[in-house]
Amino acid sequence: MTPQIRRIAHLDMDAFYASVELLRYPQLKGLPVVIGGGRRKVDEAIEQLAEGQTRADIPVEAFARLKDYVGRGVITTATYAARQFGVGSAMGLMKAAKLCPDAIILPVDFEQYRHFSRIFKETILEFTPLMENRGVDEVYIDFTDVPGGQRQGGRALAKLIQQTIFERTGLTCSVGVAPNKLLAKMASEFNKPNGVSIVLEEDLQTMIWPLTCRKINGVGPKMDEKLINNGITTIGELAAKDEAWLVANFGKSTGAWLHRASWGRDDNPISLSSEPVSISRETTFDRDLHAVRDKAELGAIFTELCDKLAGDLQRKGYLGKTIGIKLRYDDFKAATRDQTLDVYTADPKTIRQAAGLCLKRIPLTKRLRLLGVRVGGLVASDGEVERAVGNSLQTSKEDLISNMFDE
DNA sequence: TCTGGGGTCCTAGGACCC
DNA sequence: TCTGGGGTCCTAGGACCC
Repeated sequence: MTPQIRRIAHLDMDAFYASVELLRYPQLKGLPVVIGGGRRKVDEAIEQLAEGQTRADIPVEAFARLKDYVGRGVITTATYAARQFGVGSAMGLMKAAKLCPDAIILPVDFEQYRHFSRIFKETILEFTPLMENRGVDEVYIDFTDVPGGQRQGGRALAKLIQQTIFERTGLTCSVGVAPNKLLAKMASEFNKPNGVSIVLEEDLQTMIWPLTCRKINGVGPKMDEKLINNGITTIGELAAKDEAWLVANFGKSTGAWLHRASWGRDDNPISLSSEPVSISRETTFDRDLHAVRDKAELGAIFTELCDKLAGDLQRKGYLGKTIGIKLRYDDFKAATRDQTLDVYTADPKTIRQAAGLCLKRIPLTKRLRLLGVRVGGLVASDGEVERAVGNSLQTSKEDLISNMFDE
Protein backbone atom coordinates (compact mmCIF):
# COMPACT_ATOMS: atom_id res chain seq x y z
CA MET A 1 0.00 0.00 0.00
CA THR A 2 1.46 3.35 -0.96
CA PRO A 3 1.40 5.94 1.80
CA GLN A 4 -1.11 8.74 1.43
CA ILE A 5 0.37 12.15 0.67
CA ARG A 6 -1.14 14.90 2.78
CA ARG A 7 -3.47 16.99 0.64
CA ILE A 8 -4.31 20.32 2.17
CA ALA A 9 -6.29 22.73 0.01
CA HIS A 10 -6.78 26.45 0.40
CA LEU A 11 -9.93 27.74 -1.28
CA ASP A 12 -10.32 31.43 -1.83
CA MET A 13 -13.33 33.08 -3.47
CA ASP A 14 -12.28 35.41 -6.29
CA ALA A 15 -13.01 39.10 -5.62
CA PHE A 16 -15.77 37.86 -3.36
CA TYR A 17 -17.84 40.95 -2.46
CA ALA A 18 -17.58 42.42 -5.94
CA SER A 19 -18.46 39.12 -7.59
CA VAL A 20 -21.55 38.75 -5.41
CA GLU A 21 -22.65 42.25 -6.43
CA LEU A 22 -22.19 41.39 -10.11
CA LEU A 23 -24.75 38.61 -9.69
CA ARG A 24 -27.34 41.25 -8.79
CA TYR A 25 -26.07 43.84 -11.22
CA PRO A 26 -25.12 41.87 -14.35
CA GLN A 27 -25.20 45.12 -16.31
CA LEU A 28 -21.90 46.00 -14.59
CA LYS A 29 -20.05 42.90 -15.79
CA GLY A 30 -16.69 43.79 -17.31
CA LEU A 31 -16.74 47.31 -15.87
CA PRO A 32 -14.42 48.53 -13.13
CA VAL A 33 -16.40 48.25 -9.89
CA VAL A 34 -15.27 48.75 -6.30
CA ILE A 35 -17.09 48.02 -3.05
CA GLY A 36 -17.03 50.55 -0.23
CA GLY A 37 -19.54 53.37 -0.61
CA GLY A 38 -22.21 54.98 -2.77
CA ARG A 39 -25.16 53.70 -0.79
CA ARG A 40 -27.35 56.74 -1.39
CA LYS A 41 -27.18 56.51 -5.17
CA VAL A 42 -28.09 52.83 -5.20
CA ASP A 43 -31.00 53.36 -2.81
CA GLU A 44 -32.29 56.15 -5.04
CA ALA A 45 -31.99 54.00 -8.15
CA ILE A 46 -33.86 51.15 -6.48
CA GLU A 47 -36.67 53.53 -5.56
CA GLN A 48 -36.93 54.68 -9.18
CA LEU A 49 -37.55 51.16 -10.42
CA ALA A 50 -40.94 50.50 -11.98
CA GLU A 51 -43.24 47.67 -10.99
CA GLY A 52 -41.69 44.29 -11.83
CA GLN A 53 -38.21 45.66 -12.46
CA THR A 54 -35.17 44.41 -10.54
CA ARG A 55 -31.74 45.71 -9.68
CA ALA A 56 -30.59 44.28 -12.99
CA ASP A 57 -32.69 46.97 -14.72
CA ILE A 58 -30.90 49.92 -13.13
CA PRO A 59 -29.13 51.80 -15.92
CA VAL A 60 -25.35 51.89 -15.63
CA GLU A 61 -25.44 55.71 -15.57
CA ALA A 62 -27.43 55.68 -12.33
CA PHE A 63 -24.59 54.25 -10.22
CA ALA A 64 -22.19 56.41 -8.23
CA ARG A 65 -18.67 56.89 -9.61
CA LEU A 66 -15.48 56.99 -7.59
CA LYS A 67 -14.85 60.59 -8.70
CA ASP A 68 -18.16 61.69 -7.11
CA TYR A 69 -17.28 60.14 -3.80
CA VAL A 70 -16.44 62.38 -0.84
CA GLY A 71 -15.48 61.16 2.58
CA ARG A 72 -13.36 58.62 4.34
CA GLY A 73 -13.19 54.99 3.54
CA VAL A 74 -11.30 52.24 1.81
CA ILE A 75 -12.01 49.75 -0.91
CA THR A 76 -12.90 46.33 0.44
CA THR A 77 -12.93 44.59 -2.94
CA ALA A 78 -12.35 45.54 -6.56
CA THR A 79 -13.39 43.67 -9.70
CA TYR A 80 -10.61 42.42 -11.94
CA ALA A 81 -11.54 45.13 -14.44
CA ALA A 82 -10.89 47.72 -11.71
CA ARG A 83 -7.63 46.06 -10.68
CA GLN A 84 -6.31 46.78 -14.17
CA PHE A 85 -6.17 50.42 -13.09
CA GLY A 86 -4.07 49.59 -10.04
CA VAL A 87 -7.03 49.84 -7.71
CA GLY A 88 -7.08 47.25 -4.94
CA SER A 89 -8.27 46.19 -1.51
CA ALA A 90 -7.54 48.44 1.49
CA MET A 91 -6.76 51.39 -0.79
CA GLY A 92 -8.23 54.73 0.26
CA LEU A 93 -11.20 55.68 -1.92
CA MET A 94 -9.72 59.09 -2.62
CA LYS A 95 -6.54 57.58 -3.95
CA ALA A 96 -8.49 55.05 -5.99
CA ALA A 97 -10.57 57.87 -7.50
CA LYS A 98 -7.39 59.32 -8.99
CA LEU A 99 -6.44 56.01 -10.56
CA CYS A 100 -9.87 55.19 -11.94
CA PRO A 101 -12.33 58.08 -11.57
CA ASP A 102 -15.08 56.38 -13.57
CA ALA A 103 -15.12 53.15 -11.58
CA ILE A 104 -18.55 52.37 -10.21
CA ILE A 105 -18.75 52.30 -6.44
CA LEU A 106 -21.21 50.06 -4.60
CA PRO A 107 -22.02 49.83 -0.90
CA VAL A 108 -21.19 46.73 1.15
CA ASP A 109 -24.04 44.32 1.88
CA PHE A 110 -22.84 41.83 4.45
CA GLU A 111 -26.12 39.98 4.53
CA GLN A 112 -25.69 39.03 0.88
CA TYR A 113 -22.06 38.02 1.39
CA ARG A 114 -22.94 35.88 4.41
CA HIS A 115 -25.60 34.12 2.35
CA PHE A 116 -23.16 33.14 -0.39
CA SER A 117 -20.48 32.37 2.17
CA ARG A 118 -22.81 29.84 3.77
CA ILE A 119 -23.45 28.07 0.45
CA PHE A 120 -19.70 28.08 -0.30
CA LYS A 121 -18.89 26.39 3.01
CA GLU A 122 -21.85 24.00 3.02
CA THR A 123 -20.83 22.81 -0.42
CA ILE A 124 -17.29 22.14 0.74
CA LEU A 125 -18.51 20.28 3.82
CA GLU A 126 -20.25 17.81 1.53
CA PHE A 127 -16.78 16.72 0.43
CA THR A 128 -15.02 16.70 3.79
CA PRO A 129 -15.79 17.70 7.37
CA LEU A 130 -12.14 18.71 7.86
CA MET A 131 -12.60 22.42 7.11
CA GLU A 132 -11.02 25.43 8.79
CA ASN A 133 -12.74 28.79 8.46
CA ARG A 134 -10.62 31.77 7.53
CA GLY A 135 -13.22 34.50 7.26
CA VAL A 136 -16.18 34.75 4.90
CA ASP A 137 -14.45 33.82 1.67
CA GLU A 138 -11.59 31.49 2.58
CA VAL A 139 -11.16 28.02 4.03
CA TYR A 140 -8.54 25.33 4.40
CA ILE A 141 -9.58 21.70 3.97
CA ASP A 142 -7.83 18.39 4.39
CA PHE A 143 -8.89 15.95 1.68
CA THR A 144 -6.08 13.44 2.15
CA ASP A 145 -8.52 10.61 2.77
CA VAL A 146 -11.37 11.75 0.53
CA PRO A 147 -11.94 9.36 -2.40
CA GLY A 148 -10.06 10.74 -5.39
CA GLY A 149 -7.98 13.06 -3.22
CA GLN A 150 -4.75 11.35 -4.18
CA ARG A 151 -5.32 11.41 -7.94
CA GLN A 152 -3.33 13.90 -10.07
CA GLY A 153 -1.85 15.52 -6.99
CA GLY A 154 -5.38 16.38 -5.88
CA ARG A 155 -6.21 18.32 -9.04
CA ALA A 156 -9.22 16.26 -10.06
CA LEU A 157 -10.93 16.64 -6.69
CA ALA A 158 -10.02 20.32 -6.41
CA LYS A 159 -11.63 20.95 -9.81
CA LEU A 160 -14.73 19.02 -8.82
CA ILE A 161 -15.18 21.07 -5.66
CA GLN A 162 -14.53 24.29 -7.55
CA GLN A 163 -17.06 23.34 -10.22
CA THR A 164 -19.70 22.39 -7.65
CA ILE A 165 -19.28 25.74 -5.89
CA PHE A 166 -19.73 27.51 -9.20
CA GLU A 167 -22.89 25.58 -10.01
CA ARG A 168 -24.38 26.40 -6.60
CA THR A 169 -23.38 30.07 -6.43
CA GLY A 170 -22.36 31.33 -9.86
CA LEU A 171 -19.09 32.38 -8.22
CA THR A 172 -15.55 31.27 -8.92
CA CYS A 173 -12.83 30.45 -6.46
CA SER A 174 -9.15 29.64 -6.65
CA VAL A 175 -7.71 26.51 -5.13
CA GLY A 176 -4.21 25.63 -4.02
CA VAL A 177 -3.32 22.09 -3.04
CA ALA A 178 -0.13 21.25 -1.13
CA PRO A 179 1.15 19.13 1.76
CA ASN A 180 0.40 21.86 4.31
CA LYS A 181 -1.52 25.10 4.88
CA LEU A 182 1.46 27.39 4.33
CA LEU A 183 2.12 26.08 0.82
CA ALA A 184 -1.56 25.61 -0.04
CA LYS A 185 -2.19 29.29 0.68
CA MET A 186 0.63 30.34 -1.64
CA ALA A 187 -0.51 27.87 -4.28
CA SER A 188 -4.03 29.30 -4.39
CA GLU A 189 -2.60 32.62 -5.52
CA PHE A 190 -0.74 31.20 -8.50
CA ASN A 191 -3.63 31.03 -10.88
CA LYS A 192 -6.27 33.60 -10.01
CA PRO A 193 -9.11 33.80 -10.81
CA ASN A 194 -10.75 30.39 -11.06
CA GLY A 195 -7.46 28.50 -10.94
CA VAL A 196 -6.26 25.25 -9.47
CA SER A 197 -2.58 24.94 -8.54
CA ILE A 198 -0.71 22.02 -7.09
CA VAL A 199 2.49 22.40 -5.12
CA LEU A 200 4.31 19.23 -4.15
CA GLU A 201 7.22 18.96 -1.76
CA GLU A 202 9.66 18.68 -4.65
CA ASP A 203 8.37 21.95 -6.18
CA LEU A 204 9.80 24.05 -3.36
CA GLN A 205 12.85 25.35 -5.20
CA THR A 206 11.17 26.00 -8.53
CA MET A 207 7.78 27.35 -7.41
CA ILE A 208 8.29 28.81 -3.93
CA TRP A 209 11.85 30.05 -3.64
CA PRO A 210 11.56 32.62 -6.47
CA LEU A 211 8.64 34.34 -4.66
CA THR A 212 9.15 37.41 -2.49
CA CYS A 213 9.09 36.88 1.28
CA ARG A 214 5.91 38.97 1.44
CA LYS A 215 4.06 36.02 -0.11
CA ILE A 216 4.50 34.07 3.11
CA ASN A 217 1.31 34.27 5.13
CA GLY A 218 2.48 36.04 8.26
CA VAL A 219 5.14 38.23 6.67
CA GLY A 220 3.63 41.69 6.52
CA PRO A 221 5.00 45.08 5.43
CA LYS A 222 7.20 45.56 8.51
CA MET A 223 8.93 42.21 8.49
CA ASP A 224 9.32 42.36 4.72
CA GLU A 225 11.07 45.71 4.98
CA LYS A 226 13.40 44.41 7.64
CA LEU A 227 14.22 41.38 5.50
CA ILE A 228 14.91 43.56 2.47
CA ASN A 229 17.14 45.81 4.56
CA ASN A 230 19.13 42.68 5.32
CA GLY A 231 19.44 41.83 1.65
CA ILE A 232 16.73 39.16 1.69
CA THR A 233 14.14 39.61 -1.03
CA THR A 234 13.05 36.13 -2.05
CA ILE A 235 12.05 33.08 -0.06
CA GLY A 236 15.05 31.29 -1.56
CA GLU A 237 17.37 33.92 -0.11
CA LEU A 238 15.61 33.51 3.21
CA ALA A 239 16.13 29.73 3.06
CA ALA A 240 19.83 30.28 2.47
CA LYS A 241 20.20 32.10 5.78
CA ASP A 242 21.39 30.36 8.88
CA GLU A 243 18.63 29.65 11.36
CA ALA A 244 20.91 31.01 14.12
CA TRP A 245 21.26 34.27 12.21
CA LEU A 246 17.47 34.56 11.81
CA VAL A 247 16.94 33.88 15.50
CA ALA A 248 19.55 36.49 16.43
CA ASN A 249 17.88 39.10 14.21
CA PHE A 250 14.16 38.28 14.49
CA GLY A 251 13.87 36.67 17.89
CA LYS A 252 13.62 33.08 18.98
CA SER A 253 10.11 32.34 17.82
CA THR A 254 9.89 34.48 14.66
CA GLY A 255 13.40 33.52 13.55
CA ALA A 256 12.73 29.82 13.83
CA TRP A 257 9.38 30.22 12.12
CA LEU A 258 10.90 32.17 9.19
CA HIS A 259 13.43 29.41 8.71
CA ARG A 260 10.79 26.69 8.69
CA ALA A 261 8.50 28.66 6.38
CA SER A 262 11.25 29.28 3.84
CA TRP A 263 11.80 25.53 3.65
CA GLY A 264 8.08 24.98 3.10
CA ARG A 265 7.62 23.39 6.50
CA ASP A 266 4.41 23.91 8.44
CA ASP A 267 2.77 21.45 10.77
CA ASN A 268 -0.13 23.61 11.93
CA PRO A 269 -3.23 21.43 11.87
CA ILE A 270 -6.56 22.25 10.30
CA SER A 271 -8.51 23.91 13.09
CA LEU A 272 -12.09 22.69 13.03
CA SER A 273 -13.80 24.88 15.58
CA SER A 274 -13.01 28.32 16.81
CA GLU A 275 -14.56 30.19 19.70
CA PRO A 276 -14.13 33.96 19.52
CA VAL A 277 -11.59 35.55 21.85
CA SER A 278 -13.06 39.03 21.67
CA ILE A 279 -15.89 40.97 20.07
CA SER A 280 -15.65 44.65 19.23
CA ARG A 281 -17.25 47.63 17.56
CA GLU A 282 -15.42 50.65 16.25
CA THR A 283 -16.14 53.63 14.08
CA THR A 284 -14.19 56.25 12.20
CA PHE A 285 -15.82 59.68 12.39
CA ASP A 286 -16.76 61.71 9.34
CA ARG A 287 -14.40 64.38 10.64
CA ASP A 288 -11.82 64.37 13.45
CA LEU A 289 -13.44 65.11 16.79
CA HIS A 290 -12.09 66.94 19.79
CA ALA A 291 -12.62 65.45 23.23
CA VAL A 292 -13.73 68.73 24.74
CA ARG A 293 -15.26 70.65 21.86
CA ASP A 294 -17.19 67.66 20.51
CA LYS A 295 -17.85 66.08 23.86
CA ALA A 296 -21.59 65.59 23.35
CA GLU A 297 -21.22 64.02 19.91
CA LEU A 298 -18.41 61.78 21.13
CA GLY A 299 -20.41 60.69 24.16
CA ALA A 300 -23.39 59.74 22.03
CA ILE A 301 -21.21 57.70 19.65
CA PHE A 302 -19.52 56.03 22.61
CA THR A 303 -22.83 54.95 24.13
CA GLU A 304 -24.10 53.72 20.78
CA LEU A 305 -20.99 51.58 20.27
CA CYS A 306 -21.50 50.02 23.71
CA ASP A 307 -25.16 49.33 23.00
CA LYS A 308 -24.37 47.68 19.67
CA LEU A 309 -21.56 45.67 21.22
CA ALA A 310 -23.83 44.44 24.01
CA GLY A 311 -26.36 43.47 21.34
CA ASP A 312 -23.68 41.54 19.45
CA LEU A 313 -22.66 39.68 22.60
CA GLN A 314 -26.21 38.77 23.49
CA ARG A 315 -27.10 37.72 19.95
CA LYS A 316 -24.01 35.55 19.65
CA GLY A 317 -24.42 34.18 23.18
CA TYR A 318 -21.31 35.40 24.94
CA LEU A 319 -20.37 37.18 28.14
CA GLY A 320 -17.03 38.90 28.63
CA LYS A 321 -15.07 40.28 31.52
CA THR A 322 -12.35 42.43 29.94
CA ILE A 323 -13.72 45.73 28.66
CA GLY A 324 -11.45 47.84 26.50
CA ILE A 325 -11.44 50.93 24.33
CA LYS A 326 -9.37 51.95 21.36
CA LEU A 327 -8.68 55.43 20.07
CA ARG A 328 -7.04 56.54 16.90
CA TYR A 329 -5.71 60.07 16.86
CA ASP A 330 -5.63 62.39 13.87
CA ASP A 331 -1.97 61.39 13.34
CA PHE A 332 -3.20 57.78 13.01
CA LYS A 333 -1.45 56.66 16.17
CA ALA A 334 -3.56 54.33 18.29
CA ALA A 335 -3.99 53.92 22.02
CA THR A 336 -5.82 51.23 23.97
CA ARG A 337 -6.89 50.81 27.57
CA ASP A 338 -8.68 47.90 29.12
CA GLN A 339 -9.94 46.73 32.45
CA THR A 340 -10.90 43.31 33.68
CA LEU A 341 -14.04 43.18 35.79
CA ASP A 342 -14.64 40.56 38.42
CA VAL A 343 -17.79 39.39 36.65
CA TYR A 344 -18.77 38.41 33.14
CA THR A 345 -21.23 40.72 31.42
CA ALA A 346 -23.11 41.49 28.24
CA ASP A 347 -24.93 44.45 29.71
CA PRO A 348 -24.69 47.73 27.77
CA LYS A 349 -24.62 49.94 30.87
CA THR A 350 -21.94 47.89 32.58
CA ILE A 351 -19.85 47.96 29.42
CA ARG A 352 -20.40 51.71 29.04
CA GLN A 353 -19.33 52.41 32.60
CA ALA A 354 -16.19 50.28 32.44
CA ALA A 355 -15.29 51.72 29.04
CA GLY A 356 -15.87 55.21 30.42
CA LEU A 357 -13.32 54.55 33.15
CA CYS A 358 -10.85 53.33 30.53
CA LEU A 359 -11.36 56.53 28.56
CA LYS A 360 -10.47 58.60 31.62
CA ARG A 361 -7.05 56.98 31.67
CA ILE A 362 -6.10 58.13 28.17
CA PRO A 363 -4.69 61.55 27.30
CA LEU A 364 -7.17 63.37 25.05
CA THR A 365 -5.21 66.33 23.81
CA LYS A 366 -5.00 65.33 20.15
CA ARG A 367 -8.07 65.13 17.97
CA LEU A 368 -9.64 61.74 17.41
CA ARG A 369 -10.55 59.99 14.18
CA LEU A 370 -11.71 56.66 15.62
CA LEU A 371 -13.28 55.24 18.74
CA GLY A 372 -13.76 51.55 19.47
CA VAL A 373 -15.04 49.36 22.29
CA ARG A 374 -14.04 45.76 22.84
CA VAL A 375 -15.06 42.92 25.12
CA GLY A 376 -12.62 40.06 25.67
CA GLY A 377 -12.27 37.16 28.07
CA LEU A 378 -15.39 35.61 26.58
CA VAL A 379 -17.42 32.68 27.84
CA ALA A 380 -20.54 31.17 26.32
CA SER A 381 -23.59 32.59 28.06
CA ASP A 382 -25.49 29.40 28.75
CA GLY A 383 -27.44 28.56 31.91
CA GLU A 384 -25.07 28.39 34.84
CA VAL A 385 -22.83 31.28 33.96
CA GLU A 386 -25.68 33.60 33.17
CA ARG A 387 -27.38 33.00 36.50
CA ALA A 388 -24.16 33.48 38.40
CA VAL A 389 -23.50 36.70 36.55
CA GLY A 390 -27.03 37.95 36.92
CA ASN A 391 -26.62 37.89 40.67
CA SER A 392 -23.37 39.76 40.79
CA LEU A 393 -24.14 42.26 38.05
CA GLN A 394 -25.67 44.81 40.41
CA THR A 395 -22.78 44.66 42.85
CA SER A 396 -20.38 45.15 40.02
CA LYS A 397 -22.19 48.22 38.73
CA GLU A 398 -22.28 49.82 42.15
CA ASP A 399 -18.58 49.21 42.51
CA LEU A 400 -17.95 50.94 39.23
CA ILE A 401 -20.07 53.91 40.18
CA SER A 402 -18.34 54.29 43.53
CA ASN A 403 -15.01 54.11 41.71
CA MET A 404 -16.05 57.05 39.61
CA PHE A 405 -16.89 59.11 42.70
CA ASP A 406 -13.62 58.12 44.33
CA GLU A 407 -11.75 60.03 41.68
C1' DT B 1 -7.73 64.58 -0.95
C1' DC B 2 -3.87 58.93 2.39
C1' DT B 3 -5.22 54.92 5.54
C1' DG B 4 -12.61 50.72 7.35
C1' DG B 5 -14.05 47.35 10.55
C1' DG B 6 -13.52 42.99 12.45
C1' DG B 7 -10.46 39.91 14.33
C1' DT B 8 -5.94 36.91 16.18
C1' DC B 9 -1.57 36.37 18.21
C1' DC B 10 2.84 37.84 20.26
C1' DT B 11 5.83 40.44 23.40
C1' DA B 12 7.10 42.46 27.53
C1' DG B 13 6.82 44.30 32.13
C1' DG B 14 4.67 44.25 36.60
C1' DA B 15 1.80 42.18 40.22
C1' DC B 16 1.15 38.42 42.85
C1' DC B 17 1.55 33.72 44.49
C1' DC B 18 4.02 29.51 45.82
C1' DT C 1 21.49 45.24 53.02
C1' DC C 2 19.14 39.44 50.46
C1' DT C 3 16.98 38.86 46.27
C1' DG C 4 15.84 32.41 43.23
C1' DG C 5 12.70 30.67 39.98
C1' DG C 6 8.31 29.37 38.01
C1' DG C 7 3.56 30.20 36.89
C1' DT C 8 -0.45 33.01 35.89
C1' DC C 9 -3.00 37.11 35.19
C1' DC C 10 -3.36 41.81 33.67
C1' DT C 11 -2.29 45.61 30.62
C1' DA C 12 -0.45 48.24 26.36
C1' DG C 13 1.19 48.14 22.05
C1' DG C 14 1.95 46.37 17.62
C1' DA C 15 2.14 43.19 13.57
C1' DC C 16 -0.67 40.83 10.73
C1' DC C 17 -4.85 38.91 8.31
C1' DC C 18 -9.54 38.97 5.84
